[in-house]
Amino acid sequence: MATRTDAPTRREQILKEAARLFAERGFHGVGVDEIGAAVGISGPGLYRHFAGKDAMLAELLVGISGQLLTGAKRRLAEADGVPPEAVLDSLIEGHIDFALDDRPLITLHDRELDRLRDSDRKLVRQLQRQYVELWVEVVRTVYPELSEPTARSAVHSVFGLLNSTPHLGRPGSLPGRGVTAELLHRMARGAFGAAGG
Amino acid sequence: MATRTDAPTRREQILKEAARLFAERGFHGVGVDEIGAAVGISGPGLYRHFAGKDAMLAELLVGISGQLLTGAKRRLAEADGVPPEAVLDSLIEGHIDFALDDRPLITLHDRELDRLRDSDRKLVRQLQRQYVELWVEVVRTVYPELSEPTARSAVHSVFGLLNSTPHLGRPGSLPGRGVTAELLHRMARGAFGAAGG
DNA sequence: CAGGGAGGTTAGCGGTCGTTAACCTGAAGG
DNA sequence: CCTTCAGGTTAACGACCGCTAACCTCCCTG
Repeated sequence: MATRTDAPTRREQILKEAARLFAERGFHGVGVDEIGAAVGISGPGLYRHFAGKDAMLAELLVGISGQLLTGAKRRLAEADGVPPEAVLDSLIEGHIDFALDDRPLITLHDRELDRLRDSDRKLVRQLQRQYVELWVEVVRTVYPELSEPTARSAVHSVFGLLNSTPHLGRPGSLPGRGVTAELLHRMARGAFGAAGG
Repeated sequence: MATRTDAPTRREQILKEAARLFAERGFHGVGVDEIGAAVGISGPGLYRHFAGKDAMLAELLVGISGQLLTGAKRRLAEADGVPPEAVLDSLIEGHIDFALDDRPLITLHDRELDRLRDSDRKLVRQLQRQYVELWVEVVRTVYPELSEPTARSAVHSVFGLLNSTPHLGRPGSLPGRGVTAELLHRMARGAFGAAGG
């Protein structure tokens, strides 16, 4: 994946600000005028870029779920011959990167799903389910003593743990990104390990 | 604490249904007419019991934070001469009970805080902060190798783990309340243990 | 240098929502 | 038997919000 150096498009600006505002005040708590103001245009101006407010949320949520799943699949594909522990570590690392770098999206991800149109919601749920199942498989190869339902519960719980980043204080006040990432990583592994017996 | 056997008051009915609806669709996503309908009266009828929609949310959030803190303080007070590990287990158990029995409230608790009036929000945050600090102290007696900021981050993360109950499937589909509670408990302990080194 | 599309603007419509006003009713109390 | 009041009702108001309509203004291109 090439690193982006060019300026973000207007669409991307809007999505980013919309994500931040939705995360802060909830989907229904933010007006289109505010989203517009956040990128320097007026409310109705947004309709040159999106079909409506719903479409912004849909694109955000589908994007998040897709990115998470794609990233996980890539990590799995690159893990040929690597011990399963390392694969799990890679999954954890990827999720932590996402949770630390895109906190508003992580917040939206499990908060505003029900505001989507039926078709979009089904799509997002499907992507999320695939992501979870992928984790479950890897977790069960590392911790074979876990039953499948138990492993699934454990995965959801670890997601809760990793997604707690928005509660860890403002980005500046953290003890350093690397330190936090390592802490979360260790805790996730510890939680999985303890899930067994 | 005596077990309630008498019928819930109308106020309590309203709060319970409002909590469920707020958790499902967000504070702004629920109309007063819906809340009224959920208890068999019409929207404006609610104003015989509450000053407004905001007041319902405030009472819910203050109630949650207060209950959590009070319960934790009680558990700490009862723990005279008990080994610190057992105190931590008691805290974890209390939080899990809450997370399993009052899922809508757990959901609201970290989701709709920003919709409160300034004074209410400050109160809730203060209660939450006390609750966290109480955990941090206990955690640090059990795991002295943890620095204070690290312990606080770990506590927040474990809250994320324990509060994942709403994602674990509908109440019926769980592998049994006791089993789930034990799993969460083990994972929480495992996460704390791994937070050290 | 015409012209056309991309990307803005403001005005305003239609619907929804929280809240209030005004009224009703059944049960308790003197 | 009359009064009172708790706890409802419906109607309606005012504010807000998502979205459309109509218009404007660059900038690119043939």
